[in-house]
Amino acid sequence: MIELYDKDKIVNILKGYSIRVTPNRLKVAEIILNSEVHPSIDEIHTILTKSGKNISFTSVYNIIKMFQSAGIVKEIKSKDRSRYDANLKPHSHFICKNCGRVFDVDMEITNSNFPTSINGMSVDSLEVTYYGLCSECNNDNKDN
Amino acid sequence: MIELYDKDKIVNILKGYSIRVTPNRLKVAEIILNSEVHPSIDEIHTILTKSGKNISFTSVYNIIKMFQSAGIVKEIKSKDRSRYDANLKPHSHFICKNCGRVFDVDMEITNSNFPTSINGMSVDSLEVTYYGLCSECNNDNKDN
DNA sequence: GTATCTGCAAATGTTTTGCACTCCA
DNA sequence: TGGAGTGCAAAACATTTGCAGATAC
Repeated sequence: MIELYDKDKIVNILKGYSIRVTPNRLKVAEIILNSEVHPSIDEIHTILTKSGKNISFTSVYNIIKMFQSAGIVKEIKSKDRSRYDANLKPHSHFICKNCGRVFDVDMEITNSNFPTSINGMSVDSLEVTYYGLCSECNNDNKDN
Repeated sequence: MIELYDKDKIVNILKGYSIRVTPNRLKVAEIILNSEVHPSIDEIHTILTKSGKNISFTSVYNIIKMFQSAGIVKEIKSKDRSRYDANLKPHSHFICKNCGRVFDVDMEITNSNFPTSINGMSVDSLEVTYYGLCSECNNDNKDN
């Protein structure tokens, strides 16, 4: 994992969203901002717990939902559970049908010129999602 | 609701997928094939129950999952639950952030020229989803 | 001190499974 | 009579909430 955001940057990001900085929020922000495979709430909790950082599932939940409201992260509905994506530059997603992990894909369809209204429905965002097997699950398949 | 598929057509569709025709399967297929707002399993069950057609939730579940395996319907992960779309011509979806209902949108991005491989991941489908408020929820908002 | 933050434990709601019963070839 | 179809009741999960105690400003 490439550490794109260090503690100082994360503190500034949270402050930029008027979110008070707490140790728990830093922990969660660090994971979500630096993760390539957008983790679920459960996975964030597991990652932190395994690395000795104590936090409850509920707190991860509260923090992620707060980040979501603030606009720091976006919810991605994957195979079985929601995953969360730090929402910085426009991009698409690849969802693995087997493991459910979500990978970023460079945006190929411009996000700027989608219709703002379709049949009386007001459109505020557009998502492009690719589905298939990730490289890891592809290899697992070959082994069988 | 425009009745696009009558019983005979549905029987043929099921047979085309080598699915044995039973009264329950006909009921579910009729709903899912002729629905504009792609219903959830629960909604299909409710629609049938309210119209006096007896079927259990489990059977709707079994049938939808069988249709999904066969390729008749596709799962759409909406707001809180999965919805199911009879998968006939390529199109996009509009998901209402408020009520979670899913509406069809004429495909604007061609489904044919997406990459078959991205960074070792094999791509087999592409979905374009618009998010916003449907016309009904738009109106509800105005009333407040 | 008081509002915020945290987290246990329980509730909720959807999805899934186990198993027994029914039905028809 | 046996395999497929059905459905009740319960399990399995992810998600969400209530509430009480801890923390920080």
